[in-house]
Amino acid sequence: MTTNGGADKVHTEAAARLRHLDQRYTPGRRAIITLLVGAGRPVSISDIAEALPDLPLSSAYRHLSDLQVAGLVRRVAANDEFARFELAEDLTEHHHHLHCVACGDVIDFTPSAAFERHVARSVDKLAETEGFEPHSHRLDVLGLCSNCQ
Amino acid sequence: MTTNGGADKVHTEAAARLRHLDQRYTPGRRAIITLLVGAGRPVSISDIAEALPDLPLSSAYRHLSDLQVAGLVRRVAANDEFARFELAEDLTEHHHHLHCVACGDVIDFTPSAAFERHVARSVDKLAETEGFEPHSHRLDVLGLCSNCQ
DNA sequence: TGTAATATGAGAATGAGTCTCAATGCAACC
DNA sequence: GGTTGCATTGAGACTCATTCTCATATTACA
Repeated sequence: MTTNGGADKVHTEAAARLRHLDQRYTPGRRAIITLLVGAGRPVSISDIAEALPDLPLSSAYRHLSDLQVAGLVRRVAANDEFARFELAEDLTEHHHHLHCVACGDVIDFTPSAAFERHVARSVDKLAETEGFEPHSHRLDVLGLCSNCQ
Repeated sequence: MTTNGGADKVHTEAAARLRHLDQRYTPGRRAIITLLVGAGRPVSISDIAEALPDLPLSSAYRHLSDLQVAGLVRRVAANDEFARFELAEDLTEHHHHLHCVACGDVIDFTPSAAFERHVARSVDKLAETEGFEPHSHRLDVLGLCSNCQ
């Protein structure tokens, strides 16, 4: 029974994708994946440092880079200067981000299927008129989170 | 007669907004605004350095910061590590960005009014269910530009 | 257990971006 | 046209998130 919201499947997938690159799913890498699964929002390096104080920064950066190469993690560009990271979209559900312009926090939100269909159709049409080959899209909403209002 | 695509109006507005902050519309600042008006896409610092080789980097950064404070320029977060800058949206038309995942270039595109209305309405609704107060939104399409396909 | 590979930690190095400060430019007023 | 008070500028030092290096540790597997 899945009592952990699908985390087992993510770990299995992580191990498989790393193995495919002759890499190992080590405790440090697992700790980061576990953190990302539990966060439900993009996490910054300082979030990671706080949650995993025994993980050296150089290791955290390297793990994130390795996990990104393996297609497990995605780098999220926020409006502040700090990189944030989340699980790759094929390990979660399609979602977008609310960015608080005051505190910099990033919150996930999942739009309705109808809305997504509409957006996807429009994106395809628009991009093609520009000679652009769209792979994916992201919608960021900027504003104030409930804490900062 | 406007033979320069509204650049005069932008310069007038720039001078006015800076004067409002007791600042001057100096040649260095004007050169950056002129570049942004002509680019039609977000420009990086290296774009600026290349186009304005006599402008010191420290001045370019300071000008961009000042122009941002004056509400004339907006910082654009791309997927690479480099900041890019474009004219504030009230000096241009509402638009979104195509990001080439191969070369990193960012291209402006303007969606249809109907599409924008739909997006704006959905964003308001979605954000409110999260207790989030939306101010603006941005839609980025990731893929391959015509050069990189 | 030996061996060859990958993984890790600590700290040095890198580099985009910011800050400092002395010198310069500009505008208004005498 | 001199002077006074600001804003502006350039050069380089500085910061700090991120990357790199390298010596050591761990793992997989014969």
